[in-house]
Amino acid sequence: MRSILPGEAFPAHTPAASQIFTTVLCHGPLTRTEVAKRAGLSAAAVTKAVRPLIEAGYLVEDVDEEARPSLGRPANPVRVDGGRALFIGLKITGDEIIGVLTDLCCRIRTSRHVPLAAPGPRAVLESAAALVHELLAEADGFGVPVSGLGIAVSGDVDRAGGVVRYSPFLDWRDIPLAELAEMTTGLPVTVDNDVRALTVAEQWFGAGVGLSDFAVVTVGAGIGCGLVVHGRVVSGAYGVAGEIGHLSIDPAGPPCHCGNRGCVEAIAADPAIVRAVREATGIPVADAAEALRLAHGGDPGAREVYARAGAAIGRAIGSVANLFGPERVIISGEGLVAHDLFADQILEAFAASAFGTAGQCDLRTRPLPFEEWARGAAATAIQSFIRSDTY
Amino acid sequence: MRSILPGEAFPAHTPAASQIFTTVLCHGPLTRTEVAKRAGLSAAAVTKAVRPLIEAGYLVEDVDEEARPSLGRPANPVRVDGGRALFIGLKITGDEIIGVLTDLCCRIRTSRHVPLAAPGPRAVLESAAALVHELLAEADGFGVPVSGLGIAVSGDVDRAGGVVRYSPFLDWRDIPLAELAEMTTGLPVTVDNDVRALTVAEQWFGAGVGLSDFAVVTVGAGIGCGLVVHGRVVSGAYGVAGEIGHLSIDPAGPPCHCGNRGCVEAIAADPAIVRAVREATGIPVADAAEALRLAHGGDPGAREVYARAGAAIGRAIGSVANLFGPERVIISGEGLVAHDLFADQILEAFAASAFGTAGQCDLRTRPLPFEEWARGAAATAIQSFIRSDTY
DNA sequence: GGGGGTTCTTTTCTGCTGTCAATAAAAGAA
DNA sequence: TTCTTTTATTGACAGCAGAAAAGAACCCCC
Repeated sequence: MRSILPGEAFPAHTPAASQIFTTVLCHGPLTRTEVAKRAGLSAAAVTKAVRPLIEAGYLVEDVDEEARPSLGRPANPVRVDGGRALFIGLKITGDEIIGVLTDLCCRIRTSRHVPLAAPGPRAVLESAAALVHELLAEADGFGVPVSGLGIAVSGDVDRAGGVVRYSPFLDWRDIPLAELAEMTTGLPVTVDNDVRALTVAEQWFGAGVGLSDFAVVTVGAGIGCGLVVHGRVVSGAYGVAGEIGHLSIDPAGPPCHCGNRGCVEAIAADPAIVRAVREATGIPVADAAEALRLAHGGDPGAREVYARAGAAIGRAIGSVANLFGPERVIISGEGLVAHDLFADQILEAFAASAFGTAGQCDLRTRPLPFEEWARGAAATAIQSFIRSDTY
Repeated sequence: MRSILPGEAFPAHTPAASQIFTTVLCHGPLTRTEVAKRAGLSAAAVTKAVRPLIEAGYLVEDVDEEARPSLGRPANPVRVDGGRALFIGLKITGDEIIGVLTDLCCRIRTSRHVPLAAPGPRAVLESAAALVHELLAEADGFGVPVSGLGIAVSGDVDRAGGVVRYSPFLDWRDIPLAELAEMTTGLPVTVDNDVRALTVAEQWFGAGVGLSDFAVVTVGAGIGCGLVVHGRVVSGAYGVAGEIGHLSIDPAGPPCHCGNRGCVEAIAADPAIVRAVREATGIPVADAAEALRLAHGGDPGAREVYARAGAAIGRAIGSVANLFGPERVIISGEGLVAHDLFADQILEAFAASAFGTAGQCDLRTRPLPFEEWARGAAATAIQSFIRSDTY
């Protein structure tokens, strides 16, 4: 663990208080009794934990005149005051940095992105710092301090240590990113893997709210997966987890850059689709957008490629469901622009490969905009802020 | 949750006390200071929690004259007195019931099995009751009461409710097995899925001790898998989890009884191997043992079948490693009698399909005897006994 | 308009758990 | 014998959460 920069401390000094705040944060306005029930505590405990949070302005009482039952003392629900604190989330890709300014409820207030010339840590850090300063300037307008910075990077990231152990896209190894970013920005920094960050955002603010077991599958330039088991994001003993893209589902499939054959990523990721469309149609399509246009234009070869991709994704999700039986799988990523071309195949292949009741798993597509990844990074910063490491 | 039969209560009335006992149980004799360190508590807390456990006879002080450091007050390690309590574990298969009598440390004291004529719940319950009574008679010889009965059944089992929701092998649906068995035996009963029970045994007493993320893969009549993530056994939102046997790894593979193609179970389970050996050699082998003899005799066709099975298992384990990043995978099951015929292929296929650091996962084969499954059932009973549901 | 009923919230008190810091215990070393 | 070193125990203490009861705010009905 790294030492934490001072900043303003969050007034939740016990696990119970953190849990209560999180409950309110995720489940909107709740009466104290309702919070107590959900958190498994007594109403008295909630009252006591809520008071300092209201005094500090993180929670507010939210009297809803309309939806009030006619009987008994009117409920006095509390909700999180999103405007009480701001956070910045950055998603670093191979060629740009996407940044968002969010409030405490992780609603995006502003979003920006800058292209990235060189992938070296020094250049990236400079661009990131510039982007952060722009967003900090925006934040000034709200008159509220920025309480944390989250950075999402693909690859093997040690969140507790704030170190990027290995990122293939950026070609980074053992970069103490959190420390470096704290030096240049002066903010408390949380670094995490990008898919895991997105999963955190879904768990707290998206389609994973209230679920203890679910998966997020991202489709696009790569195929990724974040897992939540027993209510916690899975990180893997060696830093690798959720590598659904390298599930090998066909020994006769196309070769993958990982050295294996028939990986999902070698069938359904954007580069694989572009290559397959070229082969199928003979048209030298340049990128995923062009391949998509071709398929949307009705080209049967291109459409077949997307259908195969959908089947591969569906089978991969089936594997995930068979192994850990999630309650829901959230399918997202920029690749969903081709949603209409492979959604049916995903469902079909999933239904075929899911075993027994694993097939009851709820498949849900969520066309998340690209800032969503940066929002995930902000969500990790919010997490770190709420459970300050005093316990 | 079901109500619990009275019996003798275990004197650990707080989660911390349970945790302390479990630490001692799994990690052999430990000094109080060592326990405190491992459990993340103060030494004082350990002293206080240990006393009633010693008074009740579950823990004993274990002075080891030899391995004592020359300096300072001699340590006074405590260990679990295995002989303080006995447990019975039953594993119900399609054609027999295997029963073991174990002590509190889950060491097998006696083991028995009875054939099963009919798979109906009534007949099974009768045979099980007879077996339990035999084992109870054995237990009388030790002068210690039997404190719990664990029953392991394949299929979809709701442990908390004590209900077998669906077991394909036995063709059971919604059988309140725990309640029924409690009525006929008078013991507190814990019912769980068989692979999960085996996983519990490994987690507490086997190769999974001290690991928070590992998997158990069983090879034999079927291919199963138990997962431990974040230190807890994964059960799946809909009761299905660890269905590694129905990972589909080859769309051109042989058809599986689940309706899919190329499932691991359709390639590497005993029936699949027998069928494949028949096809490859033209020899009408009757069962797995005969197929194995043929392969051990050097028949190239049969050997090739085992090699393919090993590759399928290895790839499946690779999928598990890519998704969860376990620290270790324990390979077990009766199918390991063919260990020499496919161990290399398992390792090879695993190494090829594991992505990045997931390949660092420690693959370990453990040729567990068939009573091991029943021992797993006993382990679940021990679990239930230790954390009596008073909190 | 005053009581009774209902539901949510707060207060006070109490029990309990685990930590802290000091102390006792059991050796070998000087 | 006295000191040092390490382990175990004790008793005081703080803090958290639960129970129970009171309070608060509303409705409805007589």
